[in-house]
Amino acid sequence: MRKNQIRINNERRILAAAVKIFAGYGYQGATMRKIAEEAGLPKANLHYYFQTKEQLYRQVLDGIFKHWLAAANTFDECEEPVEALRGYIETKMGLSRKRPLESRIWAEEILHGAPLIQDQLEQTLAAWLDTRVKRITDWINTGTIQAMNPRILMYMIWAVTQHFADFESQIRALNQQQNLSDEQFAEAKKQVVQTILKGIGALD
Amino acid sequence: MRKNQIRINNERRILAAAVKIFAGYGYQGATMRKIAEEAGLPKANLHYYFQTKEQLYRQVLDGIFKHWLAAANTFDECEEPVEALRGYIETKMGLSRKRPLESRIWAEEILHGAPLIQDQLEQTLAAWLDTRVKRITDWINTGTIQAMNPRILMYMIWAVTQHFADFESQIRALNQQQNLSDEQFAEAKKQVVQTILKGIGALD
DNA sequence: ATTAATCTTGACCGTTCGGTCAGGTTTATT
DNA sequence: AATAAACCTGACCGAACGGTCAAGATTAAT
Repeated sequence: MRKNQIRINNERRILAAAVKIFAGYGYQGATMRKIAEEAGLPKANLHYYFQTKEQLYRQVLDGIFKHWLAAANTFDECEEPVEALRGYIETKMGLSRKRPLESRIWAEEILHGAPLIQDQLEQTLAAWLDTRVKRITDWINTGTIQAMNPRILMYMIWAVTQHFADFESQIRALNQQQNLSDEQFAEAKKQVVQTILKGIGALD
Repeated sequence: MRKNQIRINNERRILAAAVKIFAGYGYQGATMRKIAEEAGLPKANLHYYFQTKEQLYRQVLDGIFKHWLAAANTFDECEEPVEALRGYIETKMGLSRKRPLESRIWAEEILHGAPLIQDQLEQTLAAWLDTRVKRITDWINTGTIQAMNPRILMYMIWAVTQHFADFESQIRALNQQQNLSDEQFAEAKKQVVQTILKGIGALD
């Protein structure tokens, strides 16, 4: 089967390098030279596989969005609000721990007005959010959890979970110049889940 | 008295323009030409008042940090944990509403590893956080609020409040392409306060 | 073995970047 | 009124950027 193996390998290498460089320097700060160096390939070779810097960046964003949506489906696996929300928060915390670079690229794109992903936000993400809002609304209407604005709850969950990836360097500076250890991160995850679930009246 | 009035006026104009451009495009994406255009001055004039782009950017960051610390003192005005935390959260939410550009510049700097403000984070911010952590720890030890890690609580507060500035374009895309109205923002502020305070067992 | 398709790359190009500077203008001081 | 200090700015510079290209090397297909 191994057709186009060279192309597949090189595209993967370039995309991996691009994630590192875009996350570290931002879209404008990243240069094709740096990405090429990180990938261990000549710059002209990058342009053979990806015509422009913007196209390479778009593919990186697409990959992040797919990851994001796939992980987000944790939300639907449980009927119970407590377990659905707990699972979702823990999954998002896990993503921040394991793929912080992708979270930062996403954050930077949003920060600057989401010029390239506005359509995805308004279409795909808005639809995804709508169905989850409906589920939460059902829980509220059946008295399973207390009344609240479900959108604001989701914003809070995104904010807190992604903060541990996006603001990693600030947290490190406030933690004796050490990244959070596995134990510290596990404690953070637990406290985040506890605070949010208790905060919406789903615990105790 | 009005000595150096020209200098004072022009520096203010340039700094205001720089905040807009740095927030909209990031450090690398911002150009001295764009800032000059926004300020309505020739580019060479910017270099008369600020020798380099980096110096201009540093002054912008300094201003943001001072704002940030000044507002943060809300935390100390109340003895009671509920009112101290409520006041702090509401102040931070107000900052996100009134000065979202500054929040975004700060976020972008952290996102890329805080290359220019690492010292301030490790010195000033770390010290600020330490004293607040001690206050919270006292509340915990006297049984006023439940046991928790105070640092993680502060991270959560920062994450949620700043999210409404930093991810404004995402929230807008999920809100029928409209920025949050004053009523919606007030609702968000209320729910954020409620969720966090209840989440740490300080309410009900 | 030959041909076609794909891949590789050093050298190069036009553009834009941050920054400089000389010389003119305006404002403050005496 | 004269001098000094501060301010202003069009024109310019070297460096670095994204991107191109022609010519050669490698791999796949026949």
